[in-house]
Amino acid sequence: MPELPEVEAVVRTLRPLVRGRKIRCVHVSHPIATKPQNPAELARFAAKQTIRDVKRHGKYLVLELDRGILTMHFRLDGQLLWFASAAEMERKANRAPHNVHVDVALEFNRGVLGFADRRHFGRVHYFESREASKGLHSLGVDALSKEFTPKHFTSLLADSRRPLKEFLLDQTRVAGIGNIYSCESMWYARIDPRRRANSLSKKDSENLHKAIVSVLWRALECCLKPAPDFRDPTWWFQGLEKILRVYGREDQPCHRCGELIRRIEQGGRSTYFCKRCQK
DNA sequence: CCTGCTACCTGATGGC
DNA sequence: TGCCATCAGGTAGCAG
Repeated sequence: MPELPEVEAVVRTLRPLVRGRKIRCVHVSHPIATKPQNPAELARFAAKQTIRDVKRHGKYLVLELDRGILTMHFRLDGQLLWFASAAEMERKANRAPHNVHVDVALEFNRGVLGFADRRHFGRVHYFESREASKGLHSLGVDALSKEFTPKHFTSLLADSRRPLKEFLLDQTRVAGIGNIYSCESMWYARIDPRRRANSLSKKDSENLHKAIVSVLWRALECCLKPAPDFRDPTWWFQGLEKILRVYGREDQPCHRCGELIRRIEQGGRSTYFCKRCQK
């Protein structure tokens, strides 16, 4: 569950399910998911603690406990699943027909929350405090927070000589934007992804700021209807393709000018853009 | 400090 | 059908 809107939708859906509930115990069935932390220590840390709240920063989901936090990062394919019991999880997880890979599970008095990731890229970690998490601590301003202002964004852009696309993916500057929504935002703002971040005019950066915020809100709305259904092992976000204007549309006509959309590689990732209307 | 590259994994898809 | 290559919404770690 890739970018900020998807994680936000998961946070909102998860909060009422687990807030105020006590973690009975933790199962780590695939220790790679807690790497480089020790799975037994993570389990010991979280067991018997109550989840006070569920938060998000960038693409991280944060479970605030009585003491300390658990962080979840879904990377490319991670997802949450809900099982009625540990027995039900045993039956459904890590086997046919759905073959979901539950790497870490939090067991409650009623119900089990599974962190599943077939590629095992996703991570679950524990920390005594937010400051102790290097990943959280090094994040830049969250793209849907009120601190993400046009002025702030403009000054961040001015500090970087990197190609705009790579700048937008740098979570230490602005947190939450990923490959899809960076492409979409640059398309809406009509800015060429290859330009250096510090080459944008004030007007460019204001347009881009506006595009980012509106693209992320629109995606969030889409992610919330229908809301994720963690009980369905095949759940995933529906209808996101419909709101995309440029991502994944190589060789198809630009929705604005008809020019064929191009795909190029930047920083090892695909960028989709319109050569005619993005300057 | 900054930047660019690779590794980390599994699965879906398309060409031959 | 099978095999191979390529692609995937992300980041950590390392070399220069």
